[in-house]
Amino acid sequence: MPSPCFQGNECGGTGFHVKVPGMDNDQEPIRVRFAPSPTGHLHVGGARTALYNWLLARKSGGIFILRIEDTDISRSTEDNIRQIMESMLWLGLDWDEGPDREGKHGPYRQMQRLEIYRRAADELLGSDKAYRCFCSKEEIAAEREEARRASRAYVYSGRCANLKPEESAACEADGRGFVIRLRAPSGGTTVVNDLIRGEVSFDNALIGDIILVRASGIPTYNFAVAVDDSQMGITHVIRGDDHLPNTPKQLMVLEAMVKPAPAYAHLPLILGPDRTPLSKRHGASSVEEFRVRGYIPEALCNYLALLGWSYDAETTIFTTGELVEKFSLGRVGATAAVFDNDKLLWMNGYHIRNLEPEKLSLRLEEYIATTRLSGLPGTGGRPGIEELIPLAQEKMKTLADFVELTDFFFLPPTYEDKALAKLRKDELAPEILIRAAGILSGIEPYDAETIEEALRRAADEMDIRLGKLLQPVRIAVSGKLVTPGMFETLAVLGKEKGIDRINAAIKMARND
RNA sequence: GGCGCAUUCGUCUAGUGGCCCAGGACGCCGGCCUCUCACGCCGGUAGCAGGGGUUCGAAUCCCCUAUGCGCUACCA
Repeated sequence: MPSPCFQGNECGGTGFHVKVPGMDNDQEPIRVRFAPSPTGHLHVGGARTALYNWLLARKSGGIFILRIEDTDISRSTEDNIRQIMESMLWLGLDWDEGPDREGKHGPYRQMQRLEIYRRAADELLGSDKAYRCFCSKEEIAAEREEARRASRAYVYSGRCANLKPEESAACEADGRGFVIRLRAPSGGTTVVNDLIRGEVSFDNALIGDIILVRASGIPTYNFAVAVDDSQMGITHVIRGDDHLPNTPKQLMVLEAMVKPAPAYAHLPLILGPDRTPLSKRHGASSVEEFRVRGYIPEALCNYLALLGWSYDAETTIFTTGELVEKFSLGRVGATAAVFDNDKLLWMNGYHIRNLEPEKLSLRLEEYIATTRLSGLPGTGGRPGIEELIPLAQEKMKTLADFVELTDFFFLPPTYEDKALAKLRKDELAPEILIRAAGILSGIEPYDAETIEEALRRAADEMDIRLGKLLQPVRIAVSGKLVTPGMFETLAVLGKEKGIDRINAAIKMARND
């Protein structure tokens, strides 16, 4: 359903149309891109944008492109580029074309595409759709100030729009720097046909002759994006809401270059609890931080997908495969969403519980290497990760929880103050511990089932509840108030270690 | 200031004129299960920003107001 894009005086009659590939009987594959600016790590907002692009590409058998927008040379770094790619791969968002996967539309870093922008600018200059502007920054600032005083929107005056060739040449000979501006329509409206918001129109008179190329020769964002999207054959531009007001500018550039426009979908922002755009101020906000805190990509993708998109009224849990199958732009909402750590945490626990144990074991192995348990599991007679997964999996909400839940299997227990206090307050504790140590020493085979049987019998004989008996034992062997199931814990810990710790705790229980 | 976007339980959302005195999920509260903590199960709390229209009928359509956010850069 093509719709007129410009209805202005200058171009209303030209019948420029927006092409919406993939939305009708068009057979061309969808080509989408994620275009981060490497001025920081991959943020959850950016991750969601990348995810939606990736989902659409994978769902339709299209192409997902990673393009680095590094024209802000003062803030872009190589390290950030590497980090962003690492985070994307960790999430499972792989790209078909990108800085390390050159395709016929490359290169994929804007600073390596300067020649392409130069050619595009020259063409526009040649066809008089753009012109050189020699106004100094001071002159522009004065215009802006004047507009402000008159309480008018600032629009470039167009002072250099009609410079004669000899005037232009004279200025250049004078050594005055210049920018290249688009000769933009001064009247009419530009309408953006957004897949999420519908038609949004902008008054051309309020936009003016935007700068295409800076005095430094580096293109501005709006120019580079329009050139790249066009040259890379992008069919759908899916990006943050903050770009909506930029879209008419890009449409104007495309129009001047006589290129078709892609379809646009502007995603609402992700907010912090205070309803301002999510940022570092709100705590964890980069994908990397979530990885370090023990979140798994399945959960982060699921959560991010649901932040702005829904499948139906009921379903909240999706595997990444299901997301690929079910995602659609049509069901993306238009309202900004507050990032809810509680829900993400719950979802992370859910996905951890649903991981196959072997898979969880692999994840933990990698994760533990970065913690104080590094190198310990499975060495020196200590249990391996796979032995502990049955005890810990259903209790973990993050991979980090595994460390807290199982450290006493690998290291001598450190007695928590609260646990110690509890042990000392329990008058029966010494007796229970002495008895437990005795019972345990006679158990054969030393497995969870046999231990359970014996300890249950003991509780019966002492006429106390099982919990009453187990709690001192728990504290004795772990130093904690919370552990995996006691019978399994004792079995995996081993007879000798268990009894030693219980004996040691008897003294503590007596307040010695 | 100008322009633009948005507004359903605390949070994420379902809802496209009657199926809604609004459904699901997280959180919270209560209960069950239970060796602790989780998990699981059962139940509960809580919302259509406000005001005008249109209509037999509005969360759904229109207008206004309010609030929030974005853009208004030789940042992206």
